[in-house]
Amino acid sequence: MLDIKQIRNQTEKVKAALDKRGSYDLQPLLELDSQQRELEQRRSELQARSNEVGKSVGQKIRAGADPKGDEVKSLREAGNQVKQEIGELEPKERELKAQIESILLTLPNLPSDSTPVGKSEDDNVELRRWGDELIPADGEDRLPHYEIGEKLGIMNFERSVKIAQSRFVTLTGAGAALERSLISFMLDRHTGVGYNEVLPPILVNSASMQGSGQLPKFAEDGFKCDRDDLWLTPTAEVPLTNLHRDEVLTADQLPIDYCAYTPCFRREAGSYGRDTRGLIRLHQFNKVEMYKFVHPGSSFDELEKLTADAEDILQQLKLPYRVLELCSGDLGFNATKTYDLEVWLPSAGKYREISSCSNCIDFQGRRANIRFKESGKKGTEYVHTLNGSGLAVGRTMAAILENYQKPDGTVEIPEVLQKYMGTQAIS
RNA sequence: GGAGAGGUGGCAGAGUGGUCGAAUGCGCUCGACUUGAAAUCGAGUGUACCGAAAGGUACCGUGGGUUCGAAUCCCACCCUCUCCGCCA
Repeated sequence: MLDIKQIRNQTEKVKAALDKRGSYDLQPLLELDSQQRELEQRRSELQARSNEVGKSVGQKIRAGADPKGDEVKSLREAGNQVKQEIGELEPKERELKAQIESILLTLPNLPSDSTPVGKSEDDNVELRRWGDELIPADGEDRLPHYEIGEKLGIMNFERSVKIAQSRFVTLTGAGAALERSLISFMLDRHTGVGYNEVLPPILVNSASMQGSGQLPKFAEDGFKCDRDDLWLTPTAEVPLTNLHRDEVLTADQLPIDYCAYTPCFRREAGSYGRDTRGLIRLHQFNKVEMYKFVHPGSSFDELEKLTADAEDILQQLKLPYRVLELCSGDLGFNATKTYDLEVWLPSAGKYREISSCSNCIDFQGRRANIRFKESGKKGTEYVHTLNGSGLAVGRTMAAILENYQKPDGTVEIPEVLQKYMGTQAIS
């Protein structure tokens, strides 16, 4: 959520930043805001008067006045009149506040100053590449991951349709073991450098979904449990953000680094024809997420560290990848600055997103009301939050199956995973 | 699912209609004492909004209601705990 005060006081700046993403008209919001403040002023003056009256009734009675006498009676009437006026203003003010809130909840974060300006993913900026892209020699048979996976008998899509729907997968044998190995490897790596491992609820309530930015705008993309106010988490970012919702942390607690493995559930509304085969786009997938609550002064440095932590997984797995900085038009709703990591998929001959690392600055902190207090300083400040996949597990498996595929149809296990798997290859 | 108890400040906990934003204790901050520390003593210590400021308003789980006045009374909801049932 953006800061209404900032919108009020630096309207042009905010508008210019928002326009890098799309087109936004802030005038209606500002209009509501000034009406609301005017009403608030009048209402609080009336309330002050009402408190006055209430107090003096008490004083009179204690001083011996007749509670049923004229003096008290006229005060009561005065009190009633003020109360009636307040009663007229209150609903209006509440309505205005609700309108302001609902507009604020749909405004995306402002792109950072350093974010490249652009309209779509075509305008994202490639920053660096790591590793050698594997390009199959002529006549060499390189299968896409879903074909090699089915051939090896470790992954089944047809039967998953029977169990659930399309866009689900069932892993068996070495496939299941590889998924589990990847999760353990990633968690071990991150906890090894100080991330605190979390295994959160994966059903989350609406307040949590709003706190981390999924609601109200992206309700269609979530799976909802109809009889309860609970949603299946689309990402561990939701429970992790809300771990500290409505809390005031102390400055010396920061930074707080968490990592979490969770399944993630997404309807993928609006991407019906895309990536219909394989592990790339499923309704349910596994992800290891990294999440940081940090001091505002260090959040951009922390983003670099977070991205490096995600890259390290790819490097240890020896998977070629590239790093993109998202342009303003492709930035996610919560983010002010985002690096995407894309892994090389030989079957497609291109890079596919495997991690997204974002600095959300105070956007989620304000939404979820997560603040910190600096000792000795008055008041509180919103924390800055960052999140990054480290990594999307299914896509990592896809990349391994394709990049580690041998001409004879077997798949080698990356060295760092061998101790987790207990084998050197899947055949 | 059934029965009961309860939700108050960073924490513990008092407060059943009127100077209660809220006693007290712990914690925390500053100071005194001390070679230093502990202990002790003294002072201070919620958040948000409006306002240039003075100041004002709101907040005792949430939302309504009664009243001149509500942490306190009434209603609804949410949550937590205990016991019983069921269960990995």
